[in-house]
Amino acid sequence: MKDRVIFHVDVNSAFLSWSAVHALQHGASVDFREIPSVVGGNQATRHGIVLAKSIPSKEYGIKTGEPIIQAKQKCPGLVVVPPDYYCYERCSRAMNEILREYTDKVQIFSIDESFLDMTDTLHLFGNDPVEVATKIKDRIKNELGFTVSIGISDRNKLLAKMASELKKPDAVSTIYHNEIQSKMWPLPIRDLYMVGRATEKKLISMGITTIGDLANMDIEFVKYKLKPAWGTMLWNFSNGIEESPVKPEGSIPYIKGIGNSTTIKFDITEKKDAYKVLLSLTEMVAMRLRSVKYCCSVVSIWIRTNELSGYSHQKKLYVPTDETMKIYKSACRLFDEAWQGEPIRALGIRVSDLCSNDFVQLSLFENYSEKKRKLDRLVDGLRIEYGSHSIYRSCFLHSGFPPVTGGISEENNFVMTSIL
DNA sequence: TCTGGGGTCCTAGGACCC
DNA sequence: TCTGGGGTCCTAGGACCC
Repeated sequence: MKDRVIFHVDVNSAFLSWSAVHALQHGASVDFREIPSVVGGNQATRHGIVLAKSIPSKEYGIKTGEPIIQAKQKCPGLVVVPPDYYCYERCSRAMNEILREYTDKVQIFSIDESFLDMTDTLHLFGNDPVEVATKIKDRIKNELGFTVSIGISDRNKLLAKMASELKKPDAVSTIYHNEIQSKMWPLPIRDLYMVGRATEKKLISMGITTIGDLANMDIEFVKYKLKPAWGTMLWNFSNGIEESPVKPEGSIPYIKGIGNSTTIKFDITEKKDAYKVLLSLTEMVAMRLRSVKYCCSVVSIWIRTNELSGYSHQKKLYVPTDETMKIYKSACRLFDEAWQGEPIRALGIRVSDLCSNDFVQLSLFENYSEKKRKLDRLVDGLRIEYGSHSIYRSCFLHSGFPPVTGGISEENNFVMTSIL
């Protein structure tokens, strides 16, 4: 197999580091990274979970994803910083600009992770991959103020990603193909990419506790136990086998679907309130859909009850659309069909089965479509220019609901896939 | 451990067609 | 007319990741 040079760059405690840097730049006297602190949502609006934590807060046993209240019980002096997604996007963009100076093959994998294919360009910056990665790491630290861990492999993205986990913060590690057995096999099975809680449980019941155990298992047995597709993938991963190329960002983002969801401040029991939240979410979803120049053919809604169980309902449209009101109407119908009447804690909308909006299929009875689409675009323009609250639908006035709802602002760079 | 938000992929069952 | 088989589409739900 031909040797390659793949880097995986991972920002250490990304949200927390970025918030800390931002605060320092604006005159803060403490560095959140050096005290027990977390980035977390607002408890009053029931968004209160830990999104990222500092290293000192780890010593209190605080975990990502746990409720803020619980974290405060573990550490009463805990500092809770609200998330600032605009700031995170700026930091992410700045980092990727630096990375692109080293190769044009940069794959933005998530807001805080990127892959670099350095195979053809490494020699321009040095001979030793570790030395070049160290330069990149130090440059990001000096110029942007936050630290990263870089993983290197001579084979593929999977090994580079596993390598970046080996040591942090502010570190460079390798897993070359001849280091798989010594560095990767002793790790607990849960550390393998794509092994979550459910799969871990299954594997342990099969007597597999380390990555090496899985690697040395009969693949047919693993396929039988975990289903063919999943079993093959994990067995390959445990043996360091993975072949996807580093995919640089094209002009049109590769997206399968777009969704937004929100936990509401109070439990919703009335349909008209649910409709308002659905409209507010649709505004965001449809705007994002138009911004990437797609139409959707499937609309789905998702309901989480106050008992925390969830269910979803979806339907294919006869004609693809990017119109806010069409998506909204469809979402309301789906809601009516699905809702069992329980108090609702959270609602979500998702559009999928995307196609280009280059030409819209004109359906016979819809003369006003073009007008409505122009109006949608006009509103998009105003919101991008003056903020999402600059233009309201009248039904939101004094309603207690925001006119637009959705987590991360602007178009984001989430491109998660199990095949890397 | 009682819970945010944004994604992707896979699978199974039912409907429907030939 | 009470019974085969295969293929595709649609939908719900599970599992996983950051």
